[in-house]
Amino acid sequence: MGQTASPLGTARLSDTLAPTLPSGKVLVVEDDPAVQKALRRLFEAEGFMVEVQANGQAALESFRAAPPAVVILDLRLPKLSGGDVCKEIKAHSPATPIVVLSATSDVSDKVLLLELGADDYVTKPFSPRELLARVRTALRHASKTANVSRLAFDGIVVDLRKMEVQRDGKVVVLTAQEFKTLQFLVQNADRVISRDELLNEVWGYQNYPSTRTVDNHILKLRQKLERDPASPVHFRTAHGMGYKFVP
Amino acid sequence: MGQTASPLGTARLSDTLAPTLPSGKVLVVEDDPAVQKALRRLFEAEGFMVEVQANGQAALESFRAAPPAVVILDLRLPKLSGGDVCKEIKAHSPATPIVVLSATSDVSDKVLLLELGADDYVTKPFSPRELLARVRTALRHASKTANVSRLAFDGIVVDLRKMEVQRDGKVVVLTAQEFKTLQFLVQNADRVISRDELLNEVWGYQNYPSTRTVDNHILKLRQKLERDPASPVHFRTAHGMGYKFVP
DNA sequence: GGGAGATGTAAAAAATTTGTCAAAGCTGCT
DNA sequence: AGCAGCTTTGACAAATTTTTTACATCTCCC
Repeated sequence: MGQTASPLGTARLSDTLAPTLPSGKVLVVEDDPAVQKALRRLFEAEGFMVEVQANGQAALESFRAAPPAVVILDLRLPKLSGGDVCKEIKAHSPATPIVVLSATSDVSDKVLLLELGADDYVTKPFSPRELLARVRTALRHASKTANVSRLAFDGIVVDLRKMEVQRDGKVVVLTAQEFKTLQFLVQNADRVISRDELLNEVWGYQNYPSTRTVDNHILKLRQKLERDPASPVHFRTAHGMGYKFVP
Repeated sequence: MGQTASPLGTARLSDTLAPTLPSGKVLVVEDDPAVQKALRRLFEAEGFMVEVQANGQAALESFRAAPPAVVILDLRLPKLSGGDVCKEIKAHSPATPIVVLSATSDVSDKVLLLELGADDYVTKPFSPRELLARVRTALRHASKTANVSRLAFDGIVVDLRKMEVQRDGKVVVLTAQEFKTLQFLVQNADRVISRDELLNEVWGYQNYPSTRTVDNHILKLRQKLERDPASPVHFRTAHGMGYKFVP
């Protein structure tokens, strides 16, 4: 195919997305009934359990009674502002991810939110899929920090926190894109991943390259990490399907 | 070869299987002839079958007559608004992904898209590559929902996630097409499946080979998976009708 | 049992997919 | 502006798969 009109707007570095995650309960804090309904449908269709609260106070009570896996929080709330709810939840349970729905894309707003402890935010016109993606990312991130941030196989150690890779005790320098690719592959070990999926999850919509880009990154990973790059053991190609990482 | 040029009436959802998409039909609902043409070219170049409708009413009729794998929907439409079309389709067939095309002003309200039930949206002007990416993601997602990822029978294990097959604990290497064929057969166990149906479901609309192609793939499956390929137990021939997989 | 049509089979041919490299494009920095 | 490192592209060869072809066999039915 041909022309690549350059994506519009400023690209946002969307992090890698989750594979299939165990879906838990989602607490939606939102006062507009229409949005309530829509969000409920959206998340229920994804297999989440959904609880909706219309104001900050009720949200906090619900949170204490039955802590959810993730919170979707509208900022404009009656009774108790979204910011206060956010702070309160983070004070009690810093590990629970919170994704904020905000009305404006104001930068100072963003800073404020992150100060409040929100993990991510989605601004006004957002696609349902984008919200889902962020929730999944938040969940994955939460479970990751709770679990292993360090993976080892063969003679290779991948430290997700330090973003560092070692082979046989020696540090291997990976570029940003290489590391992201590696991370996604490692986190989806044993599963065949198509180029499209890699492009979506690692590169994201904003920059969606084509042709041999993925292959080239696999090539680099092989050269840097395989003992014999010519006959890769870990970064396997599934001809006609994609690639598969096997530890 | 009865060349049933794949009548569009196949409402089946099951043709979405692999991580790579064997294509399907795209319904484009768009009134601007220039955009129509561009979209048609874009998707056809990617191997999709494209149907274009210029207004909401025609779109709905077309949808009922021959449900597509995915809908690309402009919000501004004559006769019936894009929003109504979206709602109607989602009410009728919630599993079909819908990607909305809109001017930014149309989606200024975050409620709108959620309420409509659209899966994703792209604002005009958009990059062809981005639209494709979103459509692909939507399709992949639609196919992934509610799917058993592991099937077993006799001494054979089919792992859809790993895209790997084992017989008696030993990994059997299948090619992409072989795997897709196997998957379809296994998922329709005990039913006689005609060559035409296999061609439609496994090979897809676009590439429609002929003659002995299906037979050859069955042959390969027998050789790789049957204990005695000469007298197949699982991949049975239904003379004059097609094949049948028996667990 | 004989024959027409359908299926089994293997090897050749065609098509597609992937590996790899080098050059072009970008980005951030001094 | 110029530089250095990373990323993306495009070209081409190599690897692999898919389709076709050509016959051998088999089935069903008279």
